[in-house]
Amino acid sequence: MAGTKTTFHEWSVGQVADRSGVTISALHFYEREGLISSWRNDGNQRRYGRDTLRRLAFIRASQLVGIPLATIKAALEDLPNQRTPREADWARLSSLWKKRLDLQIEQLIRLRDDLTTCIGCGCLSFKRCLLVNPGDQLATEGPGPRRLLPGTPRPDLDEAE
Amino acid sequence: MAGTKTTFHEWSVGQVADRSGVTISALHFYEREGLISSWRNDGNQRRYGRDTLRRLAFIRASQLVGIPLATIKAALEDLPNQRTPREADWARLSSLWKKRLDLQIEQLIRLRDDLTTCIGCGCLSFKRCLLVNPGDQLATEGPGPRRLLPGTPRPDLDEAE
DNA sequence: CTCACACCTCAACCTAGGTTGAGGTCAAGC
DNA sequence: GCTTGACCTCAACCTAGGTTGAGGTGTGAG
Repeated sequence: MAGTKTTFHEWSVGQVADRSGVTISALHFYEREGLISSWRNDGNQRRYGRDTLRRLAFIRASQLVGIPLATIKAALEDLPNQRTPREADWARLSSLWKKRLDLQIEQLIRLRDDLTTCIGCGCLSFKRCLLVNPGDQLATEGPGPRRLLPGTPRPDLDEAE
Repeated sequence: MAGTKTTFHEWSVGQVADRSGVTISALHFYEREGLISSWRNDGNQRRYGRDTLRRLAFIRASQLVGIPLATIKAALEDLPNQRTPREADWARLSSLWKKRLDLQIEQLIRLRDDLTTCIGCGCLSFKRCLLVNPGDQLATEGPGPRRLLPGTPRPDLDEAE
């Protein structure tokens, strides 16, 4: 097979895909978007270095936390450019996400409590309902896509239909 | 002004928009998607009934919980069709969402704890990291769009796991 | 030599949840 | 009778995060 020759810590796109669980098309996409990088071999095929797997792990973990790729990219750009990132570098990045998670959890809990109250009264009224007017914030946000939560709410965590 | 005449609990699209904070374009969109309904006056303008505000409140609240519109629509279709929905009907619907919220919160908390562990070890490795392989689940999901979470992982406020 | 497979590029497409704009109607007020 | 403002329809566009497919290259095995 082409390109299956394994040099010392240098991986083809297929190998990275297998090891990371990230599809090849997503790897191409991430590269286009500047989240990962590669060099080419003589046959113009991508070759990835050791830290690519780390980056991908970080990207996946960040997505789980709900961070958009653009933000993840910005965070990755803070990594040391010349030397290979150390554990401490990754740990520093991850701790950022923890703060976000704490915030998200806090918001969801507040939402749940509000929901409980609202179920109690059965109101769901725009004037009174805590759920619909969470955190004092009314529907006066100007034009543009309406974000229901400060943190980009998108459908999900969803299974049954 | 045209259409500003207020009949007994019958609202124009602009009035509903003002009262609900939902844009007119979104109201049109929801109607196209079958989440709300209206009738027309002599001038072909939409008129909305009393329960529309409730429906909108429910839609908004559901979106906060992270439910996709299609699911919200399905839930709304369970409402009594002939009589006007009562508080109890709304409360029943809302309680469904509470279960989802509980689940989401639980997952986020697990994620946060995993993250804490991972920051501790600084690993972020595909083989070891709890974050990247949440809940024993490895990257062996076959073809198709790769979902990082079993439940449609999309950026933001959700995505638990 | 030929096959099969891994890889390449580029463009088009997808879902969600809407927004934006063009072009037209209707009714009230001056 | 003209203007103004609210409303109508329909089609095109938007962001995110990719996927899919067409058409072509590279290469190792048999």
